[in-house]
Amino acid sequence: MVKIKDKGAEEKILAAARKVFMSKGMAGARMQDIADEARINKALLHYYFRDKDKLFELVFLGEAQKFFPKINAIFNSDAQLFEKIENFVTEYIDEMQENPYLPWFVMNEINRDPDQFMYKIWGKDNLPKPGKFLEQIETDIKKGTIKRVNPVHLLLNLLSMTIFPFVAKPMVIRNLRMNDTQFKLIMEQRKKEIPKFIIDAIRK
Amino acid sequence: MVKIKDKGAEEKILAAARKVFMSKGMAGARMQDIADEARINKALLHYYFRDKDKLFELVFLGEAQKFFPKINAIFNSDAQLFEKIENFVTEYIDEMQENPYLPWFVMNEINRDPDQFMYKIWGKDNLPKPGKFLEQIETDIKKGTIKRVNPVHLLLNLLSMTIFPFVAKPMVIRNLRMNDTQFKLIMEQRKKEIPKFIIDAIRK
DNA sequence: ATTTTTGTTAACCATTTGGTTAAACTATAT
DNA sequence: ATATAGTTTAACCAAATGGTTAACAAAAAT
Repeated sequence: MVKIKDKGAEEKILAAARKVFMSKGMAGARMQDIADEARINKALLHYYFRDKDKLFELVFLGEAQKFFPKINAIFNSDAQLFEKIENFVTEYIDEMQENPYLPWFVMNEINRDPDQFMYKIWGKDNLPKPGKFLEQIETDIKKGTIKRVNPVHLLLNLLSMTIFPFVAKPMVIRNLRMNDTQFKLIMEQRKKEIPKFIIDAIRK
Repeated sequence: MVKIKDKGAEEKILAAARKVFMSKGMAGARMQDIADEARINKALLHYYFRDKDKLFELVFLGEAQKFFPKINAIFNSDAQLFEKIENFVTEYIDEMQENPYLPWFVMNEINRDPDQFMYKIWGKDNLPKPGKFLEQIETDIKKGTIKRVNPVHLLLNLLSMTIFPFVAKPMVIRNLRMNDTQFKLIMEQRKKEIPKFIIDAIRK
């Protein structure tokens, strides 16, 4: 009988690790959990990935490094302010629908060791530069397109309204008596609701 | 020589536990860390609080149970919509300035075990009832005071803009190149900025 | 003053957990 | 067929960690 090598063990492990790390965090995740989830022996983890730290870093950076630059690109694009806001919200929510634990995961790790984290996510070249977006807001104020608002607060509001519901998902679902489908729907709506809300708030 | 019983050991332990749990989460916190922080022997932890779970629960529920009902009270008060929004933002930000790790802590634990958590925070009597606030929004829409907005999104926006910056504090500080004092100042400003932003967005 | 209760500690124990090893199995090249 | 390199596992190990114990000290009760 030919053994079905259903998927490279390496990939199976990475997928399992991703799942376990995401839902329990680095400290809470057990190597055995990951092995079980991947249905392989614990020793294989160490065969493919030297130790827990290495495995974690791989999973984590893999997730974050492919996502953050995308966001960065949007903020630094040449689009108009309103369009940029819409792009950000849409892109972010789409990504989160597929990877709903990422924001919590990021918050978790950023909290564990902020410096380490930031350094690893954004290599020197990929540092987040909110500067352009903030300046753009100021420019629009001068042009008279939008009200006099503090750019920092506007940015915080945008990020908050987009990201927070995912971070707080279990709480939101519970307190607003939703199920997963309804949550997904609500977030889908927010792609239009958030930009509308912001524009209503700042347009002259 | 009289030994200075500088503070009841019990309190010292609770304060230490609070600090350690808050910054490392339940899984990451070590009993020894807590003992060190409180400058007592590890065995004393077990003398006063049977085990880690009990200690954690006490700290955690202590923090959360005294805070959440306050928020609930605001949402269910008889104040006008705009005033209620302002009250919530102010109260929440004030509380967080003193206890900045609480929101992350709550998110963390809510994620670990949503059902258990929710059950413990809000005893049967203290369940959060967003209902009244949501109805109030609908009433105001009918009265014509505010635009037609989806009450759920409005509530989410309010919560997001208020809570998120604290959850993401390390990230915000880092990316906007702030220090703690500046962060505090920004949050102080938000007490007025958020209500203003919301009102601008929804007032007819 | 003496006994009892309460508070505190160092040393210890059991379990969990990350990590290793040596042997076995599989596939491929020779 | 046999050797070889890569893959997988069971069994094991050492360190970390939550928790216990027994002895001791301080305070309170008698």
